[in-house]
Amino acid sequence: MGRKVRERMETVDRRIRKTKRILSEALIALILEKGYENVTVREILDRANVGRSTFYSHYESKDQLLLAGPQNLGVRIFGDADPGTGPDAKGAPGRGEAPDFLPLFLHAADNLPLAKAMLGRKSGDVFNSHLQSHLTRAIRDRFKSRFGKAKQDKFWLRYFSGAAAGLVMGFLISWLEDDMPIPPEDMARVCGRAVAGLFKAA
Amino acid sequence: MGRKVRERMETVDRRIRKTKRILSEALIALILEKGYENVTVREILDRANVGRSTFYSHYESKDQLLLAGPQNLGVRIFGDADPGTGPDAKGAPGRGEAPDFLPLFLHAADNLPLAKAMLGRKSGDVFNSHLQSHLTRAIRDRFKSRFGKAKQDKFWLRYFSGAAAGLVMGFLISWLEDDMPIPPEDMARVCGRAVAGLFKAA
DNA sequence: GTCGTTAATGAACACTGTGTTCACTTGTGG
DNA sequence: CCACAAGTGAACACAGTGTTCATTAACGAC
Repeated sequence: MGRKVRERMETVDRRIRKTKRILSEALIALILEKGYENVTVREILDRANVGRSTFYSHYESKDQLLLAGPQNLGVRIFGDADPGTGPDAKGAPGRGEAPDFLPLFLHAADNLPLAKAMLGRKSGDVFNSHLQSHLTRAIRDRFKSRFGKAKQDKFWLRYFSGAAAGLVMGFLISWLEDDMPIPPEDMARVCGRAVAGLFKAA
Repeated sequence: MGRKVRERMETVDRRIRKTKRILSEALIALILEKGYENVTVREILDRANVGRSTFYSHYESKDQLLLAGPQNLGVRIFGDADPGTGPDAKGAPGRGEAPDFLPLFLHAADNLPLAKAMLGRKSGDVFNSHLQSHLTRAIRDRFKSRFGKAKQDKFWLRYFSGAAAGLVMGFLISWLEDDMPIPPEDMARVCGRAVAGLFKAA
């Protein structure tokens, strides 16, 4: 039972890390060139100079490569840029207030090509829907204390959360597509105020 | 030049109308069953009992069938349910105000299965992006008189329009997915106020 | 450095879906 | 009634997917 668990959390074979990195880079580049839907596995392999069987030994599909990239893709935006995942527990900070969107916009700003590949007009809707439902959940948790328990209240809470998430996505995506001419701080502030205003009107 | 243009707007071969109608119905049913992305042309043909060559003599692809259905699909929501397509011309009614979203919600309510197939979680993003950019344009035209001509102003106008469109989509889709427990009139009113409030805070 | 292990290679394969063609049959409108 | 337009279904070429396997190369532990 006291067996060595091999603290190999970081000691992954160099070859694997290299392969995964190259595959991610190839995918990002190809998405920006021709749009996610039009990118084939074949093209990724050619661009990355990686064998077909190698690809399938690491990922099950194109979607997985996009979503499960070790640090390159989804994780960076989902990870610490996560706006208020915590539930609206009693006394939790920020309860009933809009989440802080600054980490999200900062992360996007730090990874423009990546962010555009995942969220922009050339991207597929794979990551889009992930982020959207993630935002919806986060926002709903923040504001649920403002709504009652009647059926109607539950509906409205859900609709306002969905609308707020769509609002944030709209801000984020159009800003990305313009290559971020406005500082992320301004975007986050405006975005937070807009969400707060939306719920105030509820 | 004064040639007869054959007022055959309605006199289309019965066979054609029947074929197109059956194909649309089959597609809608299949989308609701297994999601747009997972529906193949083959399945549509089997369900509709239509020959492969017949399909391709009418449509170029699955997407076209979804978007260009004569009256069955896109047109119904894009047509008269169109919220304020008109530009924000001087003196035009509704200038600087939020569009009236009632027709949109009413149309959706009148065609729940269709609307869910085109916009719901099972739908692809084909029609979604169409509607989103359509809404963005319509809203931008309504509010552009409130913004100045500096570069910054143009950016903000675009971002707020994108955010407002996302907001409307969020309301609409979550309401659709709940099978519309709230009357469309209420949704439209709340939606309009939310958009107006968003731009007021700008 | 040696050596057992692990990853990468690339070609072959079966499979599914797409879009086209064509000779043929059936339904329609005039 | 009949000329013509529409539908049929099978065959085809093609492109993409995901798997398998024998072979080669790189790794890292000692």
